[in-house]
Amino acid sequence: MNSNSKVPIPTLERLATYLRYLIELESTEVETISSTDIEKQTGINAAQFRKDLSYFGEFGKPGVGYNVRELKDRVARILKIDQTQPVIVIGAGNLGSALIGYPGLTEHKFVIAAAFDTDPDKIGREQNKLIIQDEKLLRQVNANIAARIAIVCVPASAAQVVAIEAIAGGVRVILNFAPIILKVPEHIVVRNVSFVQELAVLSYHLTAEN
Amino acid sequence: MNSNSKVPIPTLERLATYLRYLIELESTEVETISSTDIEKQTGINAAQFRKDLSYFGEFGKPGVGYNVRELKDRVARILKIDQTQPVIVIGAGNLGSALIGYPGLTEHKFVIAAAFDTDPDKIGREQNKLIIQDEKLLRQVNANIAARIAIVCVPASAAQVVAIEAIAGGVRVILNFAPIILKVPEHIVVRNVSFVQELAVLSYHLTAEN
DNA sequence: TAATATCTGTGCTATATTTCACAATATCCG
DNA sequence: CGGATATTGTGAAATATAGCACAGATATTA
Repeated sequence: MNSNSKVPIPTLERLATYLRYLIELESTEVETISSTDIEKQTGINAAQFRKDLSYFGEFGKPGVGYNVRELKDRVARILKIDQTQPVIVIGAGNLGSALIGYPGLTEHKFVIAAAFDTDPDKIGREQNKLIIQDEKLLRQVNANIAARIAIVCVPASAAQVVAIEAIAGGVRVILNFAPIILKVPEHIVVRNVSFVQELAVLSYHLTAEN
Repeated sequence: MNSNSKVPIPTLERLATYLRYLIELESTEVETISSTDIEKQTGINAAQFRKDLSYFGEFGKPGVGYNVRELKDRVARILKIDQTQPVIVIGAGNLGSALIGYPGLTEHKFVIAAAFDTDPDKIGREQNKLIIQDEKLLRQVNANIAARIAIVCVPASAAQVVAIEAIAGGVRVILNFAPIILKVPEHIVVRNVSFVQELAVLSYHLTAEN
């Protein structure tokens, strides 16, 4: 147990992996799993799994293992996705649209509560039962929705501005797909996803021989 | 200099960031930059930048800095994206389509050379001048294209099968968007991207107060 | 109940990554 | 030319992360 010390980011990332597996398991009859099972399924070292959990308390029974349902509930609670979590999407281009229609989010209790764009052609259009709204209204609309998570899918040139606007509208954490380093206040958390970066790392690993 | 020892993955990830910034800089008149400039623009520690480069040789002039053009070229070469790099996309759903239409890839010399799906409705359809092809033909089509990078955008249930098929077709590295751990031979490199994981880490950081 | 097997939680060690700090090199300017 | 300034490349220290290995807890079986 160690709940007031800082939790490593890699631990948080793995927690999401465990959760995914646990959700999957829940729909089978399996009621108990061990850290070794986790290792077999996820490839993550069993001791690593136990240590990851140890940041948040005790979860298992020695000699027995972990109750799937209980573990899943507790991990979900740690990640604050035990209740539905509203998310807004800013930028309804190809990527934004893909996210709006992505079923994986709902399974993990993330709900796209609103989507915004500046393009008059897109505004008013419906996608997955969601009407794209004018980006100008972001702050006003989020006053009702109260989403604290935003996904930024606008071009690099617009990203900084919409990020600040989102923060003004109550957003506290941002998933940024724009290829730019967002400048945000201290207490705002940003995670960047870059397809190009991922491909570049992979490309590096290509060898001349094959 | 240290070119035969293993390069840390975080270093490779940062190289992609440097490259992006350098490409941007190239279109301005700036000819020389220092590691301190890099730190200001990317937020990455200047010493970190220098050490990252040191895995691959010497790049700068003490007292002066780095020539933008030369540095860009060398970083691109390291990441093997100095020449156009063909990529195949497997799964032409929302996400696959978004990737096919993503302009950022071309700027970094990644070219989507083919896209595949199993859905008869999608096969034959054109997207961004690319005709979606039958997934069954993957191996055969890639015999000509010779792409060694694949992006997997199919549902989790299909991902393992298409990955193996892609590898049989000459693919050596995989960018996997399916929420599943792919089992692949030793020499194949896989990187996973999970939107849910990213959101979960962000969600964790939400505090009760604000 | 006793012996055996299983599995957790964690102190400690090993490995990986980041950052510091400085000698060495280059440029500028009077 | 010589002093002041800028900046690199890198050994060494600091920090962060992963994994080992084992005491202690639980279950099972005879």
